[in-house]
Amino acid sequence: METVERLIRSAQELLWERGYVGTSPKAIQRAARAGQGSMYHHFAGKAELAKVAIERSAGELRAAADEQLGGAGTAGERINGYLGRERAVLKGCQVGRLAADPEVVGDPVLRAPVAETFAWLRQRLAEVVAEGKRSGEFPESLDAARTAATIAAVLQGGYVLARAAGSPEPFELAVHGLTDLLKEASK
Amino acid sequence: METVERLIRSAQELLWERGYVGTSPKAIQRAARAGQGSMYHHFAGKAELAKVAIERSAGELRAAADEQLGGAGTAGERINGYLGRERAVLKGCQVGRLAADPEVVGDPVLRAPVAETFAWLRQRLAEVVAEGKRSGEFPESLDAARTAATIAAVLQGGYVLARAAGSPEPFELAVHGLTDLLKEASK
DNA sequence: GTCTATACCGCGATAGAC
DNA sequence: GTCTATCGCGGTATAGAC
Repeated sequence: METVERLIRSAQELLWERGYVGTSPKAIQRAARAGQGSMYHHFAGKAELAKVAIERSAGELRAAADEQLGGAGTAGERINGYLGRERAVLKGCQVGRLAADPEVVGDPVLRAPVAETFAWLRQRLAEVVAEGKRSGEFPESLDAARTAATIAAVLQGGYVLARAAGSPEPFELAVHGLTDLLKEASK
Repeated sequence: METVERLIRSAQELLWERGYVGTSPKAIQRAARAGQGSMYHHFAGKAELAKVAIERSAGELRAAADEQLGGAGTAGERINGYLGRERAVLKGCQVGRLAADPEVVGDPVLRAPVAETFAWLRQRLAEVVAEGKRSGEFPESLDAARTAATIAAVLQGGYVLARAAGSPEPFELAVHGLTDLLKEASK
């Protein structure tokens, strides 16, 4: 793999684990087995490399979500498939994690891909919920935008609870609690 | 206010904003208007001060939650009261934020108060849900532990979505989506 | 209790050789 | 493209005076 690629992937990994404030250029270089000069040749600095890495992670999240949400099955099945798909729960969400970082949230350039990712995800989920309403799976009384936000929040909050507990259990509980509620509301 | 107290409160504030990896002893001292030697006289180091500050924040979260959850009203009213109470949404949760920090999650001493806080909160919420089941407000089919985890996750995830968006809106949507689902499930 | 001095290391970047 | 040298600053303490 080329140096640039190794730098981006190492940055993604470190941003995921430690966030922007917790990740130093030196640590990225070490992980990528690249020298100081090499990194600064390809990128203007920490912020630019981080921007590219965040955009890459954002793209991965979208692709993964689309795989479940755009697949086959009824609206309910696709949402449950998305909720239930295999996840590295204790690592958390590689994009959501960045929302905790003051220097990401405080910098329009770094925050943009994070904001767009979740705006897209909520919109995508809302479409599926709306579809479920049209098909009669979900009751008319459910608001698509609200329900979509709730689904996204349960996942992001599930990660938080799991990392706090040091166990995936609260994540699983939260997701099952949501699927139960969706099922109950559809009766 | 005494120096020790100023140090603890400044540490709480900085941990909330920037997390453990993003907070330096020097920054705490500056915020507390305390000298270097003063801080190290009262605390063994950054980790010990952080521990005290985290425990303080954990206590505040519990007290605030108990105010709503232990108040008057039916189970549903108390849960809605807890969900709807005024929050500094864009600041996020002062305890949940720490679950993103690798050095908090990786250190048993620092993680303990975070883990205990959410274990307590989920338990407390589960009690209220169970009460609602007994009173007939909630259907027997709702699992108390799952529903409690879902409620806690919606709040924590709502903060994540709001900070990502730079707006409290997704938080409000997620919370309303949850109250809608709870209402729908109770029909 | 609080202050200043000192230490050593890593951060984030630039410069220039190869 | 990659390397090494260098820079100024801040992180996280410790030591000892007051």
